[in-house]
Amino acid sequence: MSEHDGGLRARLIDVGVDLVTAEGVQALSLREIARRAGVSHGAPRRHFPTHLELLSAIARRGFEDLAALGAAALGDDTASPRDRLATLARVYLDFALTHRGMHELMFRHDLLRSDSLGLRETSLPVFALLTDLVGRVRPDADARLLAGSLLAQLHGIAQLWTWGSLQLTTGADDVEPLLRTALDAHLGTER
Amino acid sequence: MSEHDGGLRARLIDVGVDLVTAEGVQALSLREIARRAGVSHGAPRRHFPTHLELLSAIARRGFEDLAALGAAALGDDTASPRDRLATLARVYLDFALTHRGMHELMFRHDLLRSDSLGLRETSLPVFALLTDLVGRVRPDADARLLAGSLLAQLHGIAQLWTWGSLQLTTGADDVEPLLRTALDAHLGTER
DNA sequence: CAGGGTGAGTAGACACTGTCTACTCACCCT
DNA sequence: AGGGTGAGTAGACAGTGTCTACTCACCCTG
Repeated sequence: MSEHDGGLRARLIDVGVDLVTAEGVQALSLREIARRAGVSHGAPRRHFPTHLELLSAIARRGFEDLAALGAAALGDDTASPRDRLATLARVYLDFALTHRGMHELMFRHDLLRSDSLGLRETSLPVFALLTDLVGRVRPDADARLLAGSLLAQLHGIAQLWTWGSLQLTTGADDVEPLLRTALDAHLGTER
Repeated sequence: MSEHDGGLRARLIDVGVDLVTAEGVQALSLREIARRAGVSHGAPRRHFPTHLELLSAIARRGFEDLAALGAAALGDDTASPRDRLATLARVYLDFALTHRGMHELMFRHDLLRSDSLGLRETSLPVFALLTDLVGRVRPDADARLLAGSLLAQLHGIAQLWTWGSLQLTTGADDVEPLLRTALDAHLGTER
């Protein structure tokens, strides 16, 4: 009846993205998503055999959006590798703090099937770019290790900042100084 | 009847600690804990008004254990600040990777009441020590910011390593190189 | 054009969860 | 001696994810 909008499968994902953005991860029950999509609680099963699969599809949308934001922010940027890394880092942190529910979902491995996330198509290229840029800023270091460390750094800041721990311990009320410190540590302080 | 062992309250926490260690966070249902403690599903309510409160008490045990491990590893250590920081970092990572369920619980803020965790008594002193040591290794930097960055770094590594992302991207099969890279980034490479 | 098959959605059941409430009952204190 | 209190029990309730039997529109083939 109302399938002209592209099918139930896509509609369920859309509803899920809106829901997690507006109300957080705990609102993403299978039955609530079905309710908001206007179908019975058994309907999603036709398209997603299990709850995990549906949540994974929703999270996948998050990874895609994040990768798109990163690509857009760089654009045809001709800035220095160091500045481009700072841009990427800010995009990630901004995404995590703006879309808290989605970011939480994206790393709730107990709710996701990692092989349904399409990381190979979205996140891996971004990480390759990260590694390349890091290698150009610090030709002396092991680029893969340093890039991995930087990624973990950003993720940790996003997590602990959202959780509120870092505001207490650092006394700051803005992530920016922390981000600067982290970038300086990994990439050197010369600008 | 069998309260000679110290009361139901303590027994529930013990059962919870064992359970999360053995089977992970998702096994920590209120009713399962009550079952394993040999009481009815309503009994815990006498001691913990809500599920969150019980989980928080279990997580608190984790924070206490972690702080104790850190203190024990340092002991009356007279090593350099840099080496003591490395020790603390290894203790944290080792704890996170060994007690995965407990570590996950400790940072699942949706399952915890942060004011029931006793962080002020356990974690804050550790962070103060961290800040002090960082300040001695890098007297030029803002110690609080750099310590916060380092903490987030460690947390991010623990999280992403457990999740498996970093093995893929860095190609390593051991955390040690990553930890070394992170420590060098924050504290300088000279030993 | 008739009729069988298939795929999508419905509706109800099941076991499980956390919370709430009424109840028992041993124990203690005046 | 007897009332009150605190701890634990047992059942109800709404909510969850999964499974299964069912309807029913649609298409494809004969």
